[in-house]
Parts: sequence; structure tokens; C-alpha cells
Amino acid sequence: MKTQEAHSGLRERKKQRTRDALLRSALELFTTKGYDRTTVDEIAEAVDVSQRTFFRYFTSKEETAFAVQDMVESRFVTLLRERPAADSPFEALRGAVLDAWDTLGEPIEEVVPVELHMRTYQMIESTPSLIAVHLRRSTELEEEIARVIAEREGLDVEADLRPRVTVAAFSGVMRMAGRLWGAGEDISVESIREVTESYLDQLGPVLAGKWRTE
Amino acid sequence: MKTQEAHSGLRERKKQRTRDALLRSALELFTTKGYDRTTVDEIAEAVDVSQRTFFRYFTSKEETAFAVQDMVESRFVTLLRERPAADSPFEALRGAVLDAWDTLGEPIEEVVPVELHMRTYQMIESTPSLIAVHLRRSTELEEEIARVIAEREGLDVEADLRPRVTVAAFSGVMRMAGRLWGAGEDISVESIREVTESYLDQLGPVLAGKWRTE
DNA sequence: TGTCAACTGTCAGTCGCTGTCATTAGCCTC
DNA sequence: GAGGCTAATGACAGCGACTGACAGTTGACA
Repeated sequence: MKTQEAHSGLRERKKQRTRDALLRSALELFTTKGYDRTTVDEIAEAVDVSQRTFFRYFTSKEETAFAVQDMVESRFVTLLRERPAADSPFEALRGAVLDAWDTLGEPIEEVVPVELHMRTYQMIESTPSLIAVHLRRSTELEEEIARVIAEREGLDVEADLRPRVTVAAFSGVMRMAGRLWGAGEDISVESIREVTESYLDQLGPVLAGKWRTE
Repeated sequence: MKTQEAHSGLRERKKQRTRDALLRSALELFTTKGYDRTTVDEIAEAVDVSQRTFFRYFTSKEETAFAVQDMVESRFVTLLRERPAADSPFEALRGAVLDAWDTLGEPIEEVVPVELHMRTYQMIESTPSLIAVHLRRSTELEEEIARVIAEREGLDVEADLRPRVTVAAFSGVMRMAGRLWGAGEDISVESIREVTESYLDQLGPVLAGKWRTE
């Protein structure tokens, strides 16, 4: 899934270049023409390969839309695991997301410009068929995150509700933030980082029963 | 969307019968062969109409899978609105779901046997492409429910976080219950009602910070 | 350099879904 | 109750996502 530079013959490099080119072209087309109005044939044509070849790199048109998200998410999980053991579950989650936003370029820049990824994210948030897939992927990620949290705390995910409940609350807020950001004007990373942070900071008080913020 | 009996000429009745037949055949095929392995042609053939006619009754194959859910959900919203004003938001939600399960037959029996609907629900919970759609539909329903709650409490949904947060927590638990039920053996209404109730009853203590249940 | 395996293109076909147009069949009026 | 109106349907053609099969091309490596 990641860009591999090392141990590569000409063949490997060529493959990587084709994949990257397909991905970039796809996202560029999606964000300019719209996902539904972009055909796989157009994507393939833009890179000058056959449609059949496209389907050898990506199992579906959908997959291209989420390929970069995939990289970002797995980075998030890594960052979460690296959090100091002293952090509470919520602090760890909060810290990992903010870290992830602050260093967004690292995992993806080599494949796709950050700005294109942001446009892609916004496009996903405004395309019904992709929203559906996005939500399903999110629940799968939630499951993984809950396991990491349980591990950190030395708990059994199946027996103890707390990891899943914590993650569910956290994810709910993240989804809300994503939706709000997607509906807004400012497409920048700074913007979503800011929205994320302020929403997360409201979660604690709300759960604690403090309804009034002032 | 609902079964209309009154003010019907032969034409209306015939249409209704065709729609019901298509729906029943579709769900029957989905639950026996699997959603992906049944084609629209098969559904149409089973009712002896052309494939084109199928698409005049349902905008997509997906729609048939959720047609009954739709009826159940709108019934739930109605029940929620009818809850006594004295109920707290959570009590109202809890009461409405349990009511809905207890009288499941009323809204749907005329169109589809309850048992078929239960099998359909389970099938949705175990079909990735439908899980995605299910989640998106759920978030749309959540939005509606949040508005009802806000109305009940005389609050502004946009300004006050509480309605949405409450509904988000409630829905999260409902989804968990649905998933658990779908993975289990017992397909009965009683079974899911029971799972729902016990999960909901755990939510209060968990949110209040009581981690130990004993 | 030649052999092998990986990669790719071409083609044909399935399935979901849509537009078009001719035909059928309730419905309504005179 | 014959005839006209219109909703409902069927038949057909076509698009786009996706797959399987087969043949041609091109790196890898002895």
C-alpha cells in the first residue's frame, strides 16, 4: 500500500509510477468533475493505460477515492500506539489526531499533494455514495482503535465496554467535525485541525454533564 | 410508500400488488441466495414483469432491501413524538424503540411477514455494501431524531449540542446491539428486543462514570 | 542471449441502470 | 358501450463498472 523506494528493479519502479499516476489522475478528475461524472475509462486514458490495467491496480473505482485516507489512518494508528503510557485514553486519542494533522505531509506527500488530498476529503464528504463507504470504513477503524486502547489499558475489549464507548464518542465527534469542515469554505489543513480540536475540547464537559459552556 | 387500501380503482390495487410482490420476491431471494448473488432480472422474472418495470417501482436494487426498514423507522419517529412530555429524552428514546419492537407487525405485516423482515435485517448486517448504506441512512435518521428531541425540549438543534450528543450515544448503542444480534443465532424479534434493552440499560451507568456494573 | 514470468492490452460478456418508443389496458365521457 | 385519453408496461438499445480468458510484450536472470 505504501510507496516503496528500496529494493526496486526497473519493473517495481514502473509499477509504482503507474499506480501513483492513476491515483493522482483519479483524484484530480474526481475533485474537478465530480466522482460520479468521472469514468474509469477517463482515468485510464489520462495515464495512457487500458481500463483493464486500472482494475489490476485498484479493485474498484471507490478504492482510489480512499487510498490516501488509508495511509493517513494507518499513520494515525501508529501515532496512537506511540503515545506515552501516562496519557489517558482520551488524551492519547486527542494527541494522536492532532499530531496526525500537524504532520499530514509525511505519509502522503510523496504520492499526492496535501492540497489534493484535502480536496478529495471534501469531495467524499459531499458525495452520498462515498459517504456511505466512508462511514463503513470508519466503523472498521473504530474497531481497530478500540483494540489499541484496550491494549494500552490492559483491558479485554470483548468484556469491558469502556474502550468501545470511549472510541465511539471520540469517533462521533470526529465525524461531526469532518462534516462541518466539509460543508464550510476553508479547505485548509489548519482549518480542520482547528475544528477538530475545538470539538474534542467540548466533549469532556458535555459527557461530564456540564451543559453550559460559559 | 405505505400500503394504501382506500380510494383505489383496479389500477391502484394492481400496482400495489405488483410492488408488494416485487418486494417480497426480492427479500426472499436476497435472504436465500444472498444480495450480491441475486440479479434484478431474477426478481422481475419471479413476479413475471420486465426488468424495466422493476425500476419503475424501485429506483435501485438497494432500495428494496431498505423498503421495510423505512416503514419501521418512520413508525419509530411517530412513536417518539407521541411519548409523554414528562419523559426525559433518553427515556423517550428508550420507550419508543421498545414500543416499536413490541408492535413490529402493525406497520409491516400487510406487506411482508415479520419473520422475512428479520431475516432481511440480518442479511443487511452481514453484507458489506449494504452495511455502508445502512450506516448512511442511520445518520440521516439520527439527524431527524435529534430534531424531534430538540423540539420536545424546546431547544435549538444548531445551537445546543445536547440533542445531537444524546442521539449519537443512543444510536451508537443501537448499532452495537444490531451488530451483535446480527452475528448471533437467534433471529427472533424477542431476541433483538432483549439485546437492545440490556444494552440501553448499560448506557446510563457508563456515561455517569460507573464502570463496574456489579 | 534466450528463457521464464510478470505485466499489459484486447475482447467478449455480465449486471445495474436509463432513455426511447410502441403497445396494452384501466378509466372516463358521450 | 364505443371511442378517446392516459397511465402502465414491454422491448430494445446503450452506458458504465467490473471480470474472465487469451495473447502479446517486456523486465529479470541464468
